[in-house]
Amino acid sequence: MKDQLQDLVQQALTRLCLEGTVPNGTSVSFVVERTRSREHGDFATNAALLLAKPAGKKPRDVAVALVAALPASARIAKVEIAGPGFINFFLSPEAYAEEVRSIHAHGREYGRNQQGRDRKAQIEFVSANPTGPLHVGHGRGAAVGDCLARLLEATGWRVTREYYYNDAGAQIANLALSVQARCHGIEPEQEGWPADGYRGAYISDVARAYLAGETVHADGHDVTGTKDTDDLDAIRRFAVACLRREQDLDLRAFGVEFDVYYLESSLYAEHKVDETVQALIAAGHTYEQDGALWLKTTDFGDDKDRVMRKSDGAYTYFLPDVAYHVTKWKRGYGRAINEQGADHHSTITRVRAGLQALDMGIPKGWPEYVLHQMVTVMRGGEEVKLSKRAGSYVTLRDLIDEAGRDATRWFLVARKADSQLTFDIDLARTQSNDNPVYYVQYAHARVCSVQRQLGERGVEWNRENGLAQLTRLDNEHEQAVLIALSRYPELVEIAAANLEPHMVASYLSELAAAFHAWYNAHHFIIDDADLRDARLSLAEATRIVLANGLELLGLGAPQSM
RNA sequence: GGCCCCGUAGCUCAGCUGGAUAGAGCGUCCCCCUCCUAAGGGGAAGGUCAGCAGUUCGAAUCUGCUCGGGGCCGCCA
Repeated sequence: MKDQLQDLVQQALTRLCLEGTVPNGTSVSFVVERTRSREHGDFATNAALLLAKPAGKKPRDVAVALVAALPASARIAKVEIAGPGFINFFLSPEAYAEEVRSIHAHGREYGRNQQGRDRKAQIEFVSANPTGPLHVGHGRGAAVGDCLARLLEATGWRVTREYYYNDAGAQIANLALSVQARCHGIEPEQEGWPADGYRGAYISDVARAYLAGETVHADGHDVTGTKDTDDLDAIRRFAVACLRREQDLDLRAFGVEFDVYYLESSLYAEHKVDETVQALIAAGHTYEQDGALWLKTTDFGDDKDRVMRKSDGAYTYFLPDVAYHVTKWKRGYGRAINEQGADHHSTITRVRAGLQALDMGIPKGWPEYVLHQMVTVMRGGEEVKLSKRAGSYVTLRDLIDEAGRDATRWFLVARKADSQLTFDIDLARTQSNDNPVYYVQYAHARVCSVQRQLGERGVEWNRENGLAQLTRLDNEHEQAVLIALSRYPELVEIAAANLEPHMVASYLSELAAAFHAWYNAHHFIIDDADLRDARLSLAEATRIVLANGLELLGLGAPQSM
């Protein structure tokens, strides 16, 4: 709807240029946007306000000329000039009827677009090291990342979901030592417990399984435990497999699946890190000092240079990060998005600087980042800090078990990632209108319920007739639903462009509210067959859009509740 | 010392990248099914958009400074 109006205004502007009302070649970045209030019509443009200066005329005079030059359209019922020089468009009932027919025609495809033109995009998210269960923060990353992927898919991108994990570094060595200590019956605080050992109860579970000779399947491999508590390497492999499997189970329960698991160890195995170092040296952005090799990241906006290779010969963490991103680029992802916790913020400049220093044609803003702020969990008005299993943090599994998958996903994705998030377990558990998830899903179930009633009452719904009678839907509640429905394609476009899945959640709440109000004020199954068909067709359109939106968030659209 | 995010109704938060009279839910108060699910709906009260200055036709939105909350800044990952 919006695009068509944009075209009409552009045509009018072109005509004014030819007439000489505005100087030839004038181009302004005017917008056509939704109005806030119905008094101002459906859409408004600020074109006249922006043209006033180049034309040397008053905004309202330009507006008059612009309106006069507007091509005729059956979709526009009325055009008004208002305020300082806004041009307000009132759409015809036929324009909305056309949109509803489009919803029925496209079904599950309605709202999707092809802006990505089937190009490759990669989203890396979660990427938790296999040293413990996933916690709430990872859950937020999983929900946001997965919804971002769904949004990009809906806008025509070919998306790969990738999970990167460190399977060889110091943290993993620490994990192995912790499990070994547990195998020996040593507990935290006791003599012999490793300095920075992992203290969670899950370490004991791993130790027990290892000693019992259990076989664990993870990442396509089987790993079996033994009684040998001296073989630290075997313990490490077993522990990583155990925790990887646990994370996979949690993610599956959360409805999140990955296409690629990328192991940090493979970067070393395939000499990717060495190659990157050599390439950086060759590009001339490095120097040696104090026995270490430095990268001049200050050439690319960092506040100080960074060490790449320590004086003891080992690499610092950011080098494999750069090498890893080189593989992303070489794998053909013209678009790469990293969804991470805000505590990783400082790596952005460095990774990008490293990639720029390679001088291999990678754009400056590549990769893109979506960072989410911290999550605090509340229960009974108090902050929850402990998980029995993991120790010092609340796990994703705890939340799924307590609040359910859909509510957990909703609450973790419904807030802007930039904002700190308070997860209220009590609210998420509530099965009432207080809980926005149920509110939205209930709207979907209500439409299904009406459709079931038709059969029970022996009433027939003639969909085609309904779609032909849509202009009979003229009460305020139906108008509100029509407007909300027609906004959906714009919503998908904006949410994807801004990488802000929370907008989908806000939208669904609004659409559900419009529907509930309508449902409450009017009956659908009435004697007037034409009006009944029209209402049932609008209800079905609402159901389709609700289902499509819920799908974008990875949530179920229940037939009944 | 440097950097990032946040500050909007009592509470939790939207506000579509600068538009017209700032929105929703919860909470408080009042009201609505003999009827497709009351897991719902209607109404009232509630605001110095943290503060100050600037940019312009126009600022919650952009810029600078100040104040508050959170996070990051290592030859740790």
